[in-house]
Amino acid sequence: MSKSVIAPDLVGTAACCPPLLARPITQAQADHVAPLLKALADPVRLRLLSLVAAHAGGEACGCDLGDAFDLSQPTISHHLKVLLDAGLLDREKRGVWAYYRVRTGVLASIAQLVADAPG
Amino acid sequence: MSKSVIAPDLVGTAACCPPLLARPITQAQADHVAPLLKALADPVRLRLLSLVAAHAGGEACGCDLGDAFDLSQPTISHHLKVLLDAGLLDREKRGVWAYYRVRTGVLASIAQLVADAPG
DNA sequence: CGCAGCCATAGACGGTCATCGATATCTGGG
DNA sequence: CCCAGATATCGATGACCGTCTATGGCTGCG
Repeated sequence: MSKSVIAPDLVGTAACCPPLLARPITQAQADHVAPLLKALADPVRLRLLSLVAAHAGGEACGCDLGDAFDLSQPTISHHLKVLLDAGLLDREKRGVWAYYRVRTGVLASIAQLVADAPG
Repeated sequence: MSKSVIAPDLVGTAACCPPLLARPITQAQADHVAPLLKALADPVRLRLLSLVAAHAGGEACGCDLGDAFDLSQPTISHHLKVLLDAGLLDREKRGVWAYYRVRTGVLASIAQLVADAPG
């Protein structure tokens, strides 16, 4: 069964340092970061992430998220799971509802990788 | 097919401003940025980009790039074309050789979108 | 001109992905 | 205990992606 397990810890350390444009990244680094970017590389998931992040308190209920799209509930749930498995999102279930929160640290790592030398 | 035309100008302006985590991005913005991330979301293309950027003078000859991978020459050419069509790379043909250069501005736009408010 | 080397394109093939409808699971309320 | 609503999972399907081999178009050299 799934649990695609991308090892967010490894990403956290591997993606933070080499700015991609400064010197050639290793194959291992590329292999670790690519799945994260792949999880991001979808309009629905980008909007989901943005919706969650911009929501009051930094967290959003799944019941709210579906309304913004013309997609079925299983499809939304699927995209949320992709973001979850990639380590870009956190889920907390309270009662009947599921609340999502963005892992801003991972996002920041990706940005740092893609960005040119920030200095 | 061919010429997938992602309108790099539009991306340049659309991706620069909203930090994704600050407020919900529009569907149009997501639709414009997702193909860029998709072009990035491949280990081979990440390494290609990094190799080109880190090369002397900021440009690299295609003949050098293939040596770093266990892939056929057409496959490398294909990945370079994907990066080219996405507007992440520039190509200049001098004599027999093709020289590639990273469009750092587009990369910076992506980073700015993904990044949290830097302040 | 003819050969050799660099690069791009075309077509094919297997794998992965996005989406759906149907269904299962869980929770709270009457 | 049973129902209703929220969410997750399953299985199928059509589209897309990464890779290959084969081939074609260039350029420079003898």
